[in-house]
Order: sequence, then structure tokens, then C-alpha cells
Amino acid sequence: MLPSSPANTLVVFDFETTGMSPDSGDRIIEVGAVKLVDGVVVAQFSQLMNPGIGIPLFIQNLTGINQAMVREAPKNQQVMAEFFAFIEGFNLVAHNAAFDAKFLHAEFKRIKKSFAGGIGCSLLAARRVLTGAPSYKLGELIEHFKLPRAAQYHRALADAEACAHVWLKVLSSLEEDHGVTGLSFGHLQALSQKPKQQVQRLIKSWCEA
DNA sequence: TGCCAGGCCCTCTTTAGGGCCTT
Repeated sequence: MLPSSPANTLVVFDFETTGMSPDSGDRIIEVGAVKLVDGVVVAQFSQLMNPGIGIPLFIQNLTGINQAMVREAPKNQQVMAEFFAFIEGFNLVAHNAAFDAKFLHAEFKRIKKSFAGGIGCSLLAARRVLTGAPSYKLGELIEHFKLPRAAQYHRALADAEACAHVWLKVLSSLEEDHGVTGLSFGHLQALSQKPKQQVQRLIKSWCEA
């Protein structure tokens, strides 16, 4: 992890996959990511990939990604090697990051790569900071907080962009509601891992530091 | 044949159960 890196300088990413678990043989079929520097998008990465296995009908209906679309796409090994180069030197953020991290590590293991940066979770951070939301689903956070709406949910780049908006909303809420500025990625990681009842005390300690 | 993810979080809890969230 790069704990001292600013909390608004990182890569926000999302995967579309064939299912819920790489341990059950599921693979990534699309990656989307935006690179933020000082909260501004400076680069993006979007690529379908050919996993070499069938895409369940449920996933085709959910994402709009079908067999024909990935048939002509480069294989996972190639795309993930390119994605590794894209994220190198940056921390990552995803919505419900435990899910995407499982696939990230499984695909990198196949190409003998190891990601050493930190992976933050916008879901955990939002639950602690954006209190009062009726739901913490990505799309519903976007709607509830009137953030820029994705053109098409359940496509990787659009969801990564939406996740970036949620992450920046967490940071702006900490700044505007609590007066905390200059947060590092490590601060947000610490906050996300604290029990909810200890979050206010942690934020207060930052203000007093 | 039967099973089929896993971690977080809340509560009518903690020797547990079930909903949320990701595809």
C-alpha cells in the first residue's frame, strides 16, 4: 500500500465477470478504470477481454456483454498485463472492493504479477461517512446524492466513473461536514476498517491533530 | 446427488442468523 498517497490520487476500477467467484472458475470479461490525480480524471482504461469460457445468460442480460463481443477481444492475459501497467504505482478503489480484489489477484496470479498497492472500498467508506443513505448500492448512492449519473450501469468504465464520484463525495463530505482536509489514502483505509461507532472519534482526532 | 462466494454489519447477538453488496 502507498498509505501516504493523497486520498484523491488513485485508480478507481471495476470488473464485469462471468460470476461471483474466481475460486469457482469465474473470469473477468471487462475492466474499466479511471486514474485520478488531485481528484481529476487524467486517464482512463476500458477493455473487453476474452475469458475463454462461456458467459452465463444472467450475466449477458445484466451487463449487455455477450459471447460475440468478447470473441474478438484480446485474451485476459494480455489485457490484465496492460491493466497492471496502468495501475502500477497507484492505490486502487472499487465499490465492494473485496469482490473485485479477489478477481484482480486471481487474474494477476495467472500472469505471475503481484499488485503491492492498497485497495480501498467506496462501499465501506460511504457506509461510515455518507450516513443516512437508504441503500449503499452504487447506482442508488449516485441517485440519492445526485451525483453525475452513469450512462449505463453494469458496464465497467461507467461503474468505475460512478465509483469515483462516490469516493470523491466521501472526501468532500469529510471536508465540508467535518472540516478535515489533506487526507491520505491511509486515512480512508483506517476509517473504512473502524467499527462504525468509532468513526466519529477517529474523525475528531484528525481535526485535533 | 447435492452443492454452488464471502466479508461486512446489524440485532430480537456474542455458543447466531440473516440482509447487504459485488457479478
